[in-house]
Amino acid sequence: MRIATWNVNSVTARLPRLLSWLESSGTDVLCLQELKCAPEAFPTEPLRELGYESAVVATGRWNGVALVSRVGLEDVVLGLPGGPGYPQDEQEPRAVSATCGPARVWSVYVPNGREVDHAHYAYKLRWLTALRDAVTEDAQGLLPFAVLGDFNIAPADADVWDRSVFDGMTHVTEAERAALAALRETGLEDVVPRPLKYDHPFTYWDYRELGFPKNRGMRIDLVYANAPFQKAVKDAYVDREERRGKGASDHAPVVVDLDLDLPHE
DNA sequence: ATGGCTAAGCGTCTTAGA
Repeated sequence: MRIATWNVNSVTARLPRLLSWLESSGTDVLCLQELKCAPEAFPTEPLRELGYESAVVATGRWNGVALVSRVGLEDVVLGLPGGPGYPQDEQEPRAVSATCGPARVWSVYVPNGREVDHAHYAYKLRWLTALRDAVTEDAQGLLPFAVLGDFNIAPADADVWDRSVFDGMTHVTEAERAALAALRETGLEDVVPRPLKYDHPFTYWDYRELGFPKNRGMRIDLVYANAPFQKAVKDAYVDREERRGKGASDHAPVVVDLDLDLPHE
């Protein structure tokens, strides 16, 4: 089974690439982030024509996540149970989970944080605490389980192209990395993909200042998996080819190949 | 050339992204 996560930066703008990439990559389960669409604007029908079911959480202009699967989509949970809202009580569309064939998976879009002294940063940390609480039971379970998505945190200094550029900025702070460590303490582990080019598996490159051609990237799209899921991993890589050219997202898909039995109908 | 941002909304700028 092939599972992937991809921040598409607008599913509407990315639709031609999304459909062709699904077909060419042979992905069975795709976790999407930054849909940037209203719920009725999600391309459910074009995906169904390719054989995929969809579970979508979206509210319009910002955020939005989905699970797209051709190996089953059961027990869907929309949103992050117990999660905080922003700017007030209402939750943003940042999480969806479901059972896809042999695995239970989440697609998450962790809040950006904006700046360290911004309310959005405190919200980011609260959101990550709620995520840890919500996944603890499944992380310790016997069934393959993983949280995939845009975590908006570089786990280590090597996960940004130049650490000095990030002094005093979000994505590299101790508190954010402690939140990732707390997630690992539930039993999850970072499935680090291999790069297809250069020496580090960056997953995001800023549109500005030739970020991609200069390989000024960050590894912030992560796969956090429990032990049964990790044991099934045969390969993992960043499909940086999808970042190339006109009409690309600023994130590349992270692809994981698993040796798991698919359900037969 | 992989190439000096991109996307959406009520929009001819503002907000957000990281």
